[in-house]
Amino acid sequence: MSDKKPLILVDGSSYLYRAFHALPPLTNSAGEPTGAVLGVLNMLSKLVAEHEPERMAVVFDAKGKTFRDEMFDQYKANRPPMPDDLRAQIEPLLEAIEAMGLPMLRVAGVEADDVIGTLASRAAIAGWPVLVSTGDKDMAQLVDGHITLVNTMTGSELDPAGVNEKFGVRPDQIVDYLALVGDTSDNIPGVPRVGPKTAVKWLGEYDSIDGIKAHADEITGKVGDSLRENLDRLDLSRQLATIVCDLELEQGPDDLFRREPDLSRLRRLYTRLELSSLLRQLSQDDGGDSDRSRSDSTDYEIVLDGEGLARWIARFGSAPLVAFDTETDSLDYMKARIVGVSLSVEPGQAAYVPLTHDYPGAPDQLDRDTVLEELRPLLEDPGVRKVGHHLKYDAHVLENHGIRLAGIEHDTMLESYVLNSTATRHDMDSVASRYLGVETIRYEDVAGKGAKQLSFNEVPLEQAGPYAAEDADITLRIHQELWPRLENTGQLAGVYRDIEIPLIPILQTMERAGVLLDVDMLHRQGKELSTEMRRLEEEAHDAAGRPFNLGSPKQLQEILFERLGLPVVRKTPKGQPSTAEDVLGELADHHDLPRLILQHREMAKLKSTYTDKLPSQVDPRTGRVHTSYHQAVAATGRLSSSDPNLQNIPIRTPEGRKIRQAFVPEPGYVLVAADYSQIELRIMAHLSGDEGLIAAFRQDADIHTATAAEVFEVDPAAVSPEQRRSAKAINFGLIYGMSAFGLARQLNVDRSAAQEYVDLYFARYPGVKAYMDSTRKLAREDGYVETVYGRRLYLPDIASRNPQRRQYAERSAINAPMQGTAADIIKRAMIAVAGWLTANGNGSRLIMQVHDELVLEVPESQVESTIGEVLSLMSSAAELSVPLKVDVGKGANWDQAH
DNA sequence: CGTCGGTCGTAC
DNA sequence: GACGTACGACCGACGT
Repeated sequence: MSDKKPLILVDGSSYLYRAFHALPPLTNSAGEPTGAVLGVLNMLSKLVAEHEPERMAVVFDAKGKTFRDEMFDQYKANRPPMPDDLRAQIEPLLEAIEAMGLPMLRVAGVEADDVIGTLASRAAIAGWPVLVSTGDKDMAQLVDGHITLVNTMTGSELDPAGVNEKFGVRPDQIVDYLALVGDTSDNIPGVPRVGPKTAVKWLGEYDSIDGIKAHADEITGKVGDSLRENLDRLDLSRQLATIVCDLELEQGPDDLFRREPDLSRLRRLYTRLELSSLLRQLSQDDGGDSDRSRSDSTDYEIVLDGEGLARWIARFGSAPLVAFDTETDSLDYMKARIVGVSLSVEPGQAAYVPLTHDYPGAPDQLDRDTVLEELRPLLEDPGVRKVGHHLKYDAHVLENHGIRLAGIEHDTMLESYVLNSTATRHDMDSVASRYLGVETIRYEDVAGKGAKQLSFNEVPLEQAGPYAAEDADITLRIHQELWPRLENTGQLAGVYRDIEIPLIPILQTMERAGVLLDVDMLHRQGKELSTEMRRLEEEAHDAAGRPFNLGSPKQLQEILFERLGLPVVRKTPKGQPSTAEDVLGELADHHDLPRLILQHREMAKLKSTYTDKLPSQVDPRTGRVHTSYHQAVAATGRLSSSDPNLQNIPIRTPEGRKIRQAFVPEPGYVLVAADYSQIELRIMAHLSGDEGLIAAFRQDADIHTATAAEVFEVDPAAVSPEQRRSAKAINFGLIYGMSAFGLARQLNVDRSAAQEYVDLYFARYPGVKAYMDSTRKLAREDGYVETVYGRRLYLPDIASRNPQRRQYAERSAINAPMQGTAADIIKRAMIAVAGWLTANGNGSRLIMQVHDELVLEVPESQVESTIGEVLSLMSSAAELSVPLKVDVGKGANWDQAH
């Protein structure tokens, strides 16, 4: 170890590309793209803050051809041209780096990799530690005792042991590894049929390409033939993959001193680009002089008397937009009681009105019910516009106190979600950090965590006040940051304003309505399942020859594959023999045990997840279960449901379907279930414009039969059940971006047969083929795909050099427009149906949504008219080039309604 | 005792 | 590896 600070070398080009594809495209109000600039600058300031290096360089590729292009005319031939929105960001980025005082290098005729390689090895020879910051794994070849790789975006670090762990070879074998495997994005040819596994195996045995060449004759099989055929190419591949470490450079590691930043230049640049979070950081670093904006200082007030409350109520009533937040004593929206409320009408200023804080030494507070009565006229006034973070929850909480929240103008959780649904977290802390660069006070910092966690009313006001007031303040600031971005990004503002915001009160009403459960029926089913499971367990132990835990895949593996010696059909991703359903289905031919396990599993699942769990989730006051619909979780725009999840109640098997019989209407009512028929395939017909598919839907054909008739070239009337089943698997596979392999597995046919089906399908439906190709292409060019209504799904991995991640992104690219458009359509239908119910109240209410299905509880006398109206509203929720078909059923339980 | 990854299974 | 989106149960390893 050296006591010197490391030299930091940053692969600017790799980060620029990554930031461009990984982050939502952001522009200033003049329309200049700025997202990638922001991403790279954030990364650089993090790096500088962490290491405070004395020496550092940010290296970029120069324009024009490099020696590798001379060497191989196909080099990087697969790379699409640089998108204009990326090209436009290079100059501002270089200027910012310059102004930050960071040395920057672009050397003509060579790539950034080679400049970094040269500087790194020269520094390492001199005994300095070097940190190479890059997103590009090819650079793992540079790693040694002095040189470490760090990915500042993900935080991962690689030393020699780390390289070995990640790739399975030593750093000095990485070049040979890359030469063997090849790289499609750089167009390094590699050896066909050789992937990472084979490369690692050979390098383990023969150490290097030279060693492999010497033993090339010993390698058997097709992969051996492929190696021998491509021996010539290996040297070229190796040369292309090798990072040059002996360039003649004007500057050496000694020259790369970091300078003082030019703050006024940075401030001008950030102001023009409207990078407010960086501007804020600048003001903080600068000690808060001249340019410091009001919003950076905070002025939080704890309101304990009538005078203070009156002042804030006056501001509440007159402000154009009020940020509002409640603090409560429970996360369960049906139980939560208000502990305090916070308000903000101007960034940096906020109030917390504590109401029921109760701990030793707590000050006197205003009376909760009195304060709520004073707030009621404002909260219930649709003309008083509110913004909140996850206002559905606050609406529930207020309703627990008899107040019906109106005037929901904005919700910053949904702004964040619509802006970039790929981001996994949309909680306020994450959003504030991502878009404002502000670290908020975390809940666990004031209330503790684990067993010691306090209820919020036990948190002293010294901590609770700033925390709660900050919530309102930050909400307002997030809104001011995100709303302009929504307006400037395609049709996102429309998706947000016309779909997501109107949905808030509808979901709240559905959740609060809940669903009535026949708990006695579930208990009876649970008992029957117990009896049957005990019998199956005994039989299984007999069949196995000894007792074991049927629920443990690990113990099961041991019994099936070691003790009984059954064949391993498939392995799990972690290399263990799989005991999944389809595998056990095959093994059932060899032995009794797999069948017993399968039956036991189905029953265990039904019992633990449904018959036992659901009754415990019934609210004793209403006899109903109240799910939570999550509006900012699924990347495609779908809702999700939890506690309990009502979107995965069984329907496939007769046993499972019994669970649905316990979902019942209250006396005098009927359940009505209306679902879209084949909505995703209809959307595929619309998006692709394929004439054959459109015609089939316009004729209201059975789509799987019609597909089978086309693919197998028979009359629709002559399609066999087997052919229809195959066609159905193809249709579903298309929606999911399938491969021939996946279809083969699904249909239990060999891969070439599956490929034949796919080829035939695309020959019959050429529009679909063209659509799939153009979707992949667009996704790669833009970094995102869109639904019919302009909802976006960003695909940061679409240009990944990691094939697994890239292919995964490609499948999402195919699936998301269809799944997402279906989500948009049913959300629009919900808004239409809820609007009609409000305007023409006949006692019916929406109680469930299951992706393509709406369930209503309808008074017996109103059933026929309500069915007619729901049918009509759902069918007209979108205008596609094919009709939207809706099936409706009714009954005394959810099963019957189908 | 809580957390978390792995595996499996339910829905659309 | 290999077909998209979710939620959640159970097991078992690991850390407090």
